[in-house]
Amino acid sequence: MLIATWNVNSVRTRLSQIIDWINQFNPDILSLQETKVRDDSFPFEPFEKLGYSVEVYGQKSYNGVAIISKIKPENVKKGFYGCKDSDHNIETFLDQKRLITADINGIKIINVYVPNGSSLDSDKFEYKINWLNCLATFLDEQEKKGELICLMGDFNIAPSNLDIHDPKKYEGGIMASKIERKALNNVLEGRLIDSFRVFEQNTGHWSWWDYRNNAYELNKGWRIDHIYISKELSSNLKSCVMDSLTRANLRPSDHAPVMINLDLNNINVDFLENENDFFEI
DNA sequence: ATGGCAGAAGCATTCTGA
Repeated sequence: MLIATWNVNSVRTRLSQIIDWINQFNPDILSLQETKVRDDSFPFEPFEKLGYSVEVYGQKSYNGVAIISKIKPENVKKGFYGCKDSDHNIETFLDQKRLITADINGIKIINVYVPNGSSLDSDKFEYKINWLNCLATFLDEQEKKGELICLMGDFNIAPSNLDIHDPKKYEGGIMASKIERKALNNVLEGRLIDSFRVFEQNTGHWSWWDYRNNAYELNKGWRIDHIYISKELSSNLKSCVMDSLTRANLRPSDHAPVMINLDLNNINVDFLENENDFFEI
């Protein structure tokens, strides 16, 4: 099963590129971020013509997420739900459409567009950290239910200095601060693994390049788009690829798609009883 | 320190992104 995530920076502007990409890679699930469109204006037809179901959670101008899936998603939910931690008031996050979840093939698909945060001293940064803390609480709830999870999207965080083209210049700043990395680790909490780092431990692999200063041509990028999966799925993970060539398109998104191949033929349904088995390969 | 580039809204210019 091919699962992909892509911040497309406007689904309507990028529509033909997205359809081309689907025809090239034939994903089973494609999570989109920054769709930048109200649900009643979303271009459903081109995706449905290719046999996909489309679940959207958008708003005018900003943000917006969508799940495009060959298998019809079940239990679709929009926005945070089930967060019992009163410190993280869910209602404060309702006006920004940044999270959509669905059950597909026995896996809880969680598609996120994490706030950018602007700069460390801004109100938006506080919002980003609070949002991530609410996401951590949300994942706690999923874990209690024993869900197998695929958490993917634009996290707007480089998890380590290996994920920045110039760490000396950017370390400690937005997307590369200790506070953000701690908040991200709190979300992952040892229960989720970074699919890309299973296969590649070196620097020099990016999912985002600034539109400015010829960043793509100079390959000055960041790795801020991620696919995290439950540890219990690690033996099913066959590959993780960032399709950097997509960034070379005419009028591209500033992000490239990230995708994983999950082989679900031998899914271990007994993982709860045998939580150490998957380490023994 | 700032701007640079892009998209949406809407028609000049501002807001936002990362």
